[in-house]
Formats: sequence, C-alpha cells, structure tokens
Amino acid sequence: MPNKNSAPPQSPLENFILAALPKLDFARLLPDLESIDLPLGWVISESGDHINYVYFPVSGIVSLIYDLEDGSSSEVALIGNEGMVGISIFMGGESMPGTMKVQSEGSAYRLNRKIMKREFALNGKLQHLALLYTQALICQTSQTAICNQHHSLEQQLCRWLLMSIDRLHEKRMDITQELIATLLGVWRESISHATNKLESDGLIACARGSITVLNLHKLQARACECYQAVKVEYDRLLPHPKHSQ
Amino acid sequence: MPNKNSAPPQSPLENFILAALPKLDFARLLPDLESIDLPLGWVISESGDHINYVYFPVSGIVSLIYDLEDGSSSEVALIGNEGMVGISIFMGGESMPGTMKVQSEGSAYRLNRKIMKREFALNGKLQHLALLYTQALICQTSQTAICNQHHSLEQQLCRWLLMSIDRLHEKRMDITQELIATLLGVWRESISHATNKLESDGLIACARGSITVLNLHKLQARACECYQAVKVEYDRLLPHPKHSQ
DNA sequence: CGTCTTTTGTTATCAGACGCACAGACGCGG
DNA sequence: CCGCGTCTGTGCGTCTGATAACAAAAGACG
Repeated sequence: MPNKNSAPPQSPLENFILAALPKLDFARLLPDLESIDLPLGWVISESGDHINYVYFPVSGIVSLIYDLEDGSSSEVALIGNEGMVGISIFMGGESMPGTMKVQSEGSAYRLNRKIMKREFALNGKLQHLALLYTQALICQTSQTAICNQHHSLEQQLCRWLLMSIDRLHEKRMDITQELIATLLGVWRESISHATNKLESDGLIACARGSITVLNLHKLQARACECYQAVKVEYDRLLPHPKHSQ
Repeated sequence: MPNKNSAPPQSPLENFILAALPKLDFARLLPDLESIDLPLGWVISESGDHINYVYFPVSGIVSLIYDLEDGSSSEVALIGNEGMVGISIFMGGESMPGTMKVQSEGSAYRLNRKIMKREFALNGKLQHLALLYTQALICQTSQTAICNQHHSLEQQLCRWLLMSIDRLHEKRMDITQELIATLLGVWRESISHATNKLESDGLIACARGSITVLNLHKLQARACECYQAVKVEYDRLLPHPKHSQ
C-alpha cells in the first residue's frame, strides 16, 4: 500500500469529474476525499477483488488490463484525470474482471465505498457524471476491440502514444518498450521495430525508458481513426474544464 | 420499421431483466411495454442516433457492431434475452457509437425513453438490474478486445458459435459464413476454412446459410477461455430465471 | 573506470491470415 | 428440369507479426 500525501498535493479539482460537481455537492464530499499516491506499478485492484474505494486520479495514468491463462495480457482502457477507477461500486457488481494498474505515476483522491454509494443514490450530478463516464469507458473498450482486430501494430502504437500524452498532459512519457508491448499485447521486438520507424521519420524520440513525441500532427496522421473516434465521444460525453483540448 | 405483433407473442417475462423485477414494478411497467418484432437485419439504431426506446429482447440476437472508415467492421457485443438494447438512455449519453443490428430474428418489448428514465430515477430494482447488465456488457466488450488481440480465428469462431447458441437456446442457427466473417471482422474464406475443419472433426454441421452445433462439449474445448470468462461474469452479475442452463 | 543489469536493436525463420482468382454446389424461380 | 444468383470450397502468393537467439548500448554502482 502506497504512502499517503508524499508528493506536492494537487487539488481534487484537477479531476474533471470532481471539478464538474456543483459547489454544494463538492463541499459535502470534500471531507471524505482522501489524497493518495499512485506509484508506478501499483495494482489498485485485481480481477475479482472486492474494491473499497472509488479513485479519482488528478495525475498519472491507470490502465485496465485483462489477463489470459497463458500469461499474456492486453490493456483495454486508459484512465486519467478525466475519469475514475472503481465503477463496479456504483454499478452494483462490487468487483470486476481485469486488473487496475498504475501505468504512469501520479496521485488521486479516493472516496469510501459506502459514501460513494450514498452519494450515487441521491440521483444528483455525481450519479449523472459517473454514468456518463462509464458510457465513455464502454466506447473506449469497444473501439479497442475493433482496433485490435483490424489495425496494424504501428497504428495501434500511435493511438496508444496519443492517448497517453492526452492523459499525461505532456509530450514525454517514462516507459520501457517492454511495458508498452505488454500493454498492447504484442511482442517487444515488434514495438522496437515500430518505434525505430517512427523515430527515423522524426515523429518521436526514444531514449532508455522514455519516449518523447516530437511531431504530434504527423503522429495523428499515422494513427488509426480509433484515436479520434474515442476522443470525439469523450469530448461529447464528459466535462472538460479550463485546459480542455 | 418492422410490424408490431405479427409472430406468436412471447411473454415479456422471457426477458431475464423484466422477469427479475418485483411484481409491483413489473405491473406498473406492463401497460407501457410495447411488443415489437426484431426482423433479421433490422438496424435498431446507428452510430450517434438519438434512440427513443429501450428494447428488452425475448428472443433473437442483437449485435453491437462498430464500423471503420474502410468499410470493415467488428461485432463487440452480443445481446439476447438476458439483456437490453439502448443503455445510453439511462446512462445519460442519449446516443452511442456503433450500430445495433438484429443478427438473428426474434421479438422484444420496448419501453419509451421517458418512462425508462422515470423508472430508473426511482432507484429501484430496474436501476439496479440495468446497471448490473451494463457492467456485464463492459466485461463482454473488454474480453472481445483481448480475444481479438491474442486468439486464432478458429478460437474466436468457436467462442462466437457458443455465445450465439446460448442466446438462441437452440443448436442450429441460420446465418451465412459471409455474415459471420463480417461480424468477426475477418475474411470470408478464412471462416470457410475454419468451419470445414470443425465440420470434418464432427463438431458442427454446415449447410447453405445455416450451422448446427453437434458436439457442444468439444466446441467448448476448442474455443478460447474468453467464452467461459464472460459466461462466468454474466452468471455472477445477472439474474437467470428457471431455464438458466 | 570496469562490471553488471536493464533496455534496446538485429536478424532469420515460421505460422496465420489476407487477398485474389476461380471452381463447384445448392436452391429458387420459371 | 433448366438457368441463374447466392453461397461455399480451394489454391497460392504475399505480408504481418510471433518466436527465438543474440548483439549492442546505456546507466547504475562500486
């Protein structure tokens, strides 16, 4: 379990869902919002775990990963400060298949299960936002499904890079090619091959354990339509305060 | 728009969600439940359509299909009488990407958008069931995503056949290999190749425009784990009255 | 500065599925 | 029973990515 409150604290309002709450609702929740670190690699919950908190990231990225019996896996959704982790609490299942893993360190605020359920039952803005976010999540996993079926590894990689920098709010990410391969469910050597091509074309710069996007526009052109499709639906459904873009 | 009430009418209680409602709730909804045919190929809603009804199938199969710009497509979820079509009504988005298409004819009961929203807001059993079903749907699309990434065409075909007969409640389905290929997002010739192998191994029998499952047990062994994984989660989350399996 | 670990790059082979061309087979309508 | 359209089977070249074995480079650390 990670320490609480070690990094410079960010406001809960950095999370788009919390920020979109009416002032009264937010004020009522504030005393129960507990700040917590999201250290790299932390497994927030594993398949079938009875989860006790809903997490509202304010920075970093959490991945929803499905595992197979043979040890391979694939990321089916990326969650940043636009969303939340632990939807099974208000959806009623109490647990979900799949692993919630911190893929890029950051921090979050979390809300106790009971309090979340109480708030959700009020039929207020939080319920509305939580359900809208869940619908957006369905869109993301669905698009991932068809993308995995039809698009090349390079296209998928471009999509993944774009989705990641959208959630990191910066162009450089600290991640090994090995980990990207795990998340995309492909071979490490294939990622190496793809990053080399992208690098020699000047779209990205690779270093040990980090990738920097140099030309966002060209990267979008190289990615499949899935990136844009999901982004459009997220923009339609979800609130995007100030630095929306 | 299909005709209403032409086939021999089935009870709304054939839909597992409606059947799981408390008697009082069901009685209140009954006058507003409108019987409607689901003819083969009918597109209930297309990407972005503002949908006006929630459909509760009592027979047949509805597919959630995502399309790509190049004309290819993939089915990301199968919906039968265990579920419902039109979740965006209560999730708040009012519309969704993806096409809802009748893949196997049957019939359904539908509920007007306003009435569904009113009932959902009561925080009663219908809300609970609708959200649980939505969570199950997320599981299905997620598993589809990883399945598309990792498993062979034959494994995916077996999974699809099994999921279809589960929803049809019979071993024979009327469908062309061409259509299966479209749904799985693969080549028609590849499906032909796979069905031939399965047929020569005695698992299925193929005829023009129909496939019959002969050996369910062997077919399960040949399918990937994804079929079982989704089934387990559906059984955990959803009600399954009487003829549950 | 040299060793050790981690990460990344290179190459070759192989399997699955695409993509195309075409042949055959079934069944419906006349 | 014949013709035609639809559906299905087959073969083969091509391409992507899996698989494996290995080389090189970049930091970490003493």
